[in-house]
Amino acid sequence: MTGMTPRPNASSRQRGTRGPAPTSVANLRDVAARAGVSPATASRVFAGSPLVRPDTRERVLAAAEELGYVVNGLAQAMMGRGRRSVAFVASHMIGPTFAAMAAGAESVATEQGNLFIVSTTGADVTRERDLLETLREQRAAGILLAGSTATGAAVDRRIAEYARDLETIGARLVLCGHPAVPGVPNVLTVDYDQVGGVRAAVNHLTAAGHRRIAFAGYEPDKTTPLQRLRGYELGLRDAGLALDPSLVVECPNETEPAEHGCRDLLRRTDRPTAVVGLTDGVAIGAYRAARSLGLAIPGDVAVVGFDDMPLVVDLTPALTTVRAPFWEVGVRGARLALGLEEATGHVELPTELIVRQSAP
Amino acid sequence: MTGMTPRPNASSRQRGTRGPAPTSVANLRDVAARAGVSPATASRVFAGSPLVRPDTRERVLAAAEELGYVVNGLAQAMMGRGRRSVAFVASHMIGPTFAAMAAGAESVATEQGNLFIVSTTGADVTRERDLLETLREQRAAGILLAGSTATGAAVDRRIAEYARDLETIGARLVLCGHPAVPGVPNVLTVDYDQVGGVRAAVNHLTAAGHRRIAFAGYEPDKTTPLQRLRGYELGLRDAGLALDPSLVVECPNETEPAEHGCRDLLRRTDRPTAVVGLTDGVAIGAYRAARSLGLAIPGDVAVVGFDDMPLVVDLTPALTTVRAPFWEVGVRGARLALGLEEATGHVELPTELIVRQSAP
DNA sequence: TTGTAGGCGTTATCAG
DNA sequence: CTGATAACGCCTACAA
Repeated sequence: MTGMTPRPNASSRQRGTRGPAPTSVANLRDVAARAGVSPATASRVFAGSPLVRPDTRERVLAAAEELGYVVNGLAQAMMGRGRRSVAFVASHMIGPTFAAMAAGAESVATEQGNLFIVSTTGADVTRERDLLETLREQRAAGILLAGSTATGAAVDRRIAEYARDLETIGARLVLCGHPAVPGVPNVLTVDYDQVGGVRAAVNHLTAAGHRRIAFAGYEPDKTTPLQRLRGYELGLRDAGLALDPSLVVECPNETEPAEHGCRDLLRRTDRPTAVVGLTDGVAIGAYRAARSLGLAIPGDVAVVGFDDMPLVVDLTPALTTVRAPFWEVGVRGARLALGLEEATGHVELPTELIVRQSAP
Repeated sequence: MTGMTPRPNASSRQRGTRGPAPTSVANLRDVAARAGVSPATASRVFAGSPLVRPDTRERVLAAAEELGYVVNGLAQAMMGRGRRSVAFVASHMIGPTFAAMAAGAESVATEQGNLFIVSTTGADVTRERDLLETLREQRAAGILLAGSTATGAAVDRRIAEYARDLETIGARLVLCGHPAVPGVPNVLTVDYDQVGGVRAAVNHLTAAGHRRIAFAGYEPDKTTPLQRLRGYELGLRDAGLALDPSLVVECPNETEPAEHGCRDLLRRTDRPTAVVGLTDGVAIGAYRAARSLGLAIPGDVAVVGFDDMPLVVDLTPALTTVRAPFWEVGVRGARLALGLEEATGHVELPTELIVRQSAP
């Protein structure tokens, strides 16, 4: 027995018994029927095919209008004709840094007709993994992973795994604001020159005569603190100075812990004459610490930040900091993810020291 | 002639001739074939159905593993089983305000298993319309429109049209940070108490003895400036003061234009003793203007902002401002959009005056 | 220029 | 517990 059942014709088929969620009233068949043409012809109209007689086209469009027809992008996506998604994944969605990267990526992704998906992991590896799996199920066109990660072979393996899995759906993984991951193929990275930025800041300080320069905001085994510490170290070396571990303040990248750390640092009799903060937020912790100890900036202690957040120019004194092209990082990341530009391994955009009063 | 053609069996069908983008190697039929079961059974395994014998389940999972099978979420979406999308639409993606709203919305949307789509319109009505059309094609579950809009019947009509169109796909439109749109059904609004926030600020100033209070950052025909101006007016009235139009500075919501506007204002011989800014950014324009004129804050002129952006507490003097629950606005907006809570017309969350040194 | 027929990958139904 | 079958809404090779 072949089991063939007569197929109900379009107009009499009942909706909602089995199929997809009743999200729309009319489908292409309904429109075609109303216009007195075949679904194929109606499809051609919406695809903008030139192979349709103008008056036929008119009739189809009129029918669509009357029925309130909206093409089902989900069905198109399944056929490979619909929009694909570009995803931006970060641990949190706070701070001007991430916002600027996301904005840059969004502008490219949307301009290319993609959907732009934003999601956060809360720095939870399980959520990260689930999220990437979901994006794989969605057949995402590209995925941007933004921000610092932990360092180490385990993380590299995880990233390699992501990239390998994404490859099966033809998607590319791009790490933004992250150094190159050596030995892991198919992972693209776009970073800004974190090492050079901090190095330039330290050079600026040593040129002004500073010899005891502290670095605040270090955290072991995280890519961003490690890179910036490296810049600090190179900057010192450029001036023939040795790195004094007691001048490296370890604290999370937040203002309050940084304030505590810097207070201990600045209370010492052999206190540094300058503090380089991991970020502007850390630099502001240094501001607060200095203020609470009655120390003048930059007279008693100079302070430098990183990121050039919007308001730091209005602090008293205005903050000397390193400006990074976050928006452009997002743009390049998205372009790489979408294959709009040739992948050349690692992209690194320049940073710029913005000298203001806190370290003139 | 009925035109029946023998259907090629699963394993011999050739890929890539017609179908969807070759985004995956294996599909459900491949997995089923490898496991020696029917596609239906394999589907049940991935759907987590209990109606599968454990050893059958094992075989299917093993086959999937071997083939690198990833369920096609696009096909699931078409069947109404896949993830839906929640969209967050704003004119721009900058500023802690929007970031916080988006973060709140994202947390709810993602937690509920939705995809979170972010998109910007650049304040362009055509882009906005196209975007909403695209989201309709994608059968979005809900759409959040964030931020101020122009006022007027034309805008209300446009919003009503969006809401009506979205209704056909069963999606809800929620306006965030926007006052209620009277007379337009099916549009939900979530706002924070902008009027009350500014009013409280003005009350605080009048209680401190201020009689000449300016409002900077007004723009006609935009919901946010209008609401905040209304709070200003009510605050004055509470103290029996009349609104002096010459004390309302009209300028865009940015620091530099605000600086210019405030400079003109503060140069006058009958200058105000206090300035209420539309936003913290405008308040900072007032700071710069005062500084450039050698006026002390709060001695010569008190300043109040709105938003409580991250760094304003570190300004000198620390900025008195109105704190609004942007994150919660995003959360409530997403919950409403997803129907997780009963829609009660308009939701308004409380704001809070944060008194600091700029207006003690 | 238009229609026919079949397929995309998944799921629901219903019979076994 | 499993399988055959028919959708879902759309697209396209091919025939007319």
